[in-house]
Amino acid sequence: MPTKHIANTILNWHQGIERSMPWLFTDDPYQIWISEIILQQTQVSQGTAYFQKFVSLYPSVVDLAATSLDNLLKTWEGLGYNSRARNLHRSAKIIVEQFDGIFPTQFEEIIALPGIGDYTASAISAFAYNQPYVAVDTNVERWVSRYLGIKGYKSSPQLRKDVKAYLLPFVENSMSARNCNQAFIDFGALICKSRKPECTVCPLSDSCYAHSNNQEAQFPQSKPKKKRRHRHFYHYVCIAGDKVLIDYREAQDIWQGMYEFPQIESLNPSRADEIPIDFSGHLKPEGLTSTQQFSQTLTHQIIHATFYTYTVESVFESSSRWITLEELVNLPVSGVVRLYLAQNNHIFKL
DNA sequence: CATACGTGGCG
DNA sequence: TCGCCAAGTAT
Repeated sequence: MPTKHIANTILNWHQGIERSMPWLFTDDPYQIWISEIILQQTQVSQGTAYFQKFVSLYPSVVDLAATSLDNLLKTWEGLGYNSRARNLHRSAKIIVEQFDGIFPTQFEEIIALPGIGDYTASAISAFAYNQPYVAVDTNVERWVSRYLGIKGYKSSPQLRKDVKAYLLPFVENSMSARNCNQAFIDFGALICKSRKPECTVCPLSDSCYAHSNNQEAQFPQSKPKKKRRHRHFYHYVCIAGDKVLIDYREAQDIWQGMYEFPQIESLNPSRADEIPIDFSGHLKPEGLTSTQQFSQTLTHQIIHATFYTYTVESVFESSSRWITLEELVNLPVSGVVRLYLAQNNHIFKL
């Protein structure tokens, strides 16, 4: 079946669809941008509240550029992949400095911004400016690969390229690139779903390769899975009155830009009765008030975090920083640290 | 091109 | 429970 007919069938189906996500009701490239970054590898149900919070706290790119990275990451906290937030901040500053605070309108300028790749640049170009680009996300990739039976690994550059090439002529000749792209994405999200595709109500099922061969689950191909590695973090929570010792994560590693209690990492679980770091004798066994463990499974690793909570007489000299408990509550922290804080809210009074 | 990067939800 | 998945990008 020609692409034109397939696309028209989807557009026709889309006319009877109602969606209420807040970013669908704006042409503001800034808001479109924020929504697309938030939605990268993130479900609509998880990202919506963050979008509301972002446009409320930072109504314009100028506001975003003016806030501190700490504040931005705190707003981002709980979403994950926070290089997205760091790149959002970098891009906002670039737009203010190089584009006079006006969001760029050309695809080449947009994709040059940090954190924006082919999908996001295409989405902004189509949704905000109605320019003829195809935004191939996981939804679009899925239904096209199933319909045509295209081989290729999920999310691979090659498959995304093939899907884009297939749909581009139609978008270029269509009345509304904006509407086309929204229909293509919604079709994948609502009909050609990942787990339980709605083939019984799909207007294209008769000519779908995957459905005809009962191979809906085979497209797109998934890569062989790798094992997650285990990491053991031992945190030392040193509390002196209303002060606590804190470190900043700046290494090229997980949770870059977030704060944590001083820690050492071990490849293997170590014993809880040791004090591997004692801050030159300032930590004494009798000062240990609790030992708690939390785990968090990430995409490529499993974090086992142990927290030793110590009470000390007074602050001491350290390469780490003493801050008040109130200040701590305003700093971005990882999921495991957030678990620890929530579990000890009698101390940290969140 | 393969791999790393968070978190929450579903089956 | 646990693996897979979610409006991807940088390296």
